Amino acid sequence: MTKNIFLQIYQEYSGRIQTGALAPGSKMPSENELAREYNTSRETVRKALHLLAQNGYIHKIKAKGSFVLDIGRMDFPIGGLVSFKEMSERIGRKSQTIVHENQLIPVPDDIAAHLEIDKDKYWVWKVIRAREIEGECVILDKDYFRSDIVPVLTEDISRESIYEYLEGELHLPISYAKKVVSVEDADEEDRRLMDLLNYTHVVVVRNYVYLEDTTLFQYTESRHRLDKFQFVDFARRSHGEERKSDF
Amino acid sequence: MTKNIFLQIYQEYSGRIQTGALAPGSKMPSENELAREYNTSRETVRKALHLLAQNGYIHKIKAKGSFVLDIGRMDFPIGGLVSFKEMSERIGRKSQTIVHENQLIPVPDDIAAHLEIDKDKYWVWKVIRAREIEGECVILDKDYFRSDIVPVLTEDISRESIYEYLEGELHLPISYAKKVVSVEDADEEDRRLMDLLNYTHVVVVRNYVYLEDTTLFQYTESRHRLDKFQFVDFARRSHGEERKSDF
DNA sequence: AAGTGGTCTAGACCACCAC
DNA sequence: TGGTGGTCTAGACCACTTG
Repeated sequence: MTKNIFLQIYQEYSGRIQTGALAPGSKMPSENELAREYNTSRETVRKALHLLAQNGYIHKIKAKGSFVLDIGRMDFPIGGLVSFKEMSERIGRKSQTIVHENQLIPVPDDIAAHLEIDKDKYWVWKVIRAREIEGECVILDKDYFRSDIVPVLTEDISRESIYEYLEGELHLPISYAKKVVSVEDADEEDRRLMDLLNYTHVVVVRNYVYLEDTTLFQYTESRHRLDKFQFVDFARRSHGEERKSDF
Repeated sequence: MTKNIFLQIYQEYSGRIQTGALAPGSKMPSENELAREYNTSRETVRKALHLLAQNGYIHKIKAKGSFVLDIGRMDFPIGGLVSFKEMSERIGRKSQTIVHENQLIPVPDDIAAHLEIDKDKYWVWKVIRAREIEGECVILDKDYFRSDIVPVLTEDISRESIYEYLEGELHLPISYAKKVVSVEDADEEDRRLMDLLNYTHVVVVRNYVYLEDTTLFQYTESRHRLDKFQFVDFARRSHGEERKSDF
């Protein structure tokens, strides 16, 4: 956080591309031009361009230049999951959150396994929230937080944004997360708390969140109604990597 | 492709981590040590470590060092979709491919839209393949390739690996891809060509593949039986990015 | 030949952590 | 205080495209 010129360049250009101020297909200034413009070195510019490329904003062509992509301006953010809630809010629909449960409990067996902790040594905050969009409950979130790391969690916080609380208030250094997505049978709780219509299955997103010291402190199970789930993935063919998969 | 020291470092360490030769939790050599060891500069080492971090192999902690993560050794590759086919092959099960269709056709309306081309100006190769795993057809792939870019496509190629053909034989510079995943009603074709059991829906992965000059040349619709679909996503909290989403 | 992005170097200073 | 990773610099050479 000393200066972060590259971040500034990244944010300026990602912003212009997202708003459409920089049209898809248009050519970026060359690295040398940007270096002059920002009064910095070329490597610093390249760091910013690399970030833009990774996040699907631009595409770099050797000996030709960098070009703005049209991907991503639509269904952002790319490179991660886009829940229906985010999608909806992005296009201006409002969502509502209903907190069904918000309490400190001993660690259930299955959660102890997910959080990789000894169930006798910890307690966890359990939060169950239903997400209502356009009058329908289509997402059910079950969060579990290690209480030694998150000592207090009120219903008000859960109704607003736990995330902002963790980072803004508790200053937890959230670092990375792993998500596993699958489709599973809907259970009784799903049917009770969501408007499942006739759907017999739900999309389950299991989210494991880690701090900067690699502590796993949160496990979340997000259950989505089938028709209201979508996500976008942007994949670059990494340099010398194999990853032949689905290309 | 001149020297690519950073790639060599990346591949050596990603290999060791994948095989378990480097245990999760263990500490990487410091950047200065690696620079000495590989007789290169620190920035080059950092490039390699950055790649390792991005792909979920290691985690860097300022002023402390880089540490091997246990994520990813299991269900690789992270940072993209992992189809059931890949998963199965990774754990030693064999899959079989049945080519149902392999022909050059005028561009159907919906495909023209997906490929963003004028339907009167092109023809496309249409390939329909069923993927059988452990005796069950659980994946149906429908591929469409612009015939001006892929002039020839035989059934043999489709049965083996179209991907290897495109890169190995045609030397197509495949660059990046966008995937959109959703759950949809199974159609008559799904029921006819897959072993759908009683499932009424399928997971649909729409894949748009681009060349280095940003040409969109392939569209693939991959339809998975609900119970045989899973993927893993590894998300880093990028530097100055927002991305508050599901963290 | 000029311009582009890709790679690499050999330094530098900083903030942070552990000792 | 010494080691770590984070950032930045001012060069360099390369392969490639374009005029």
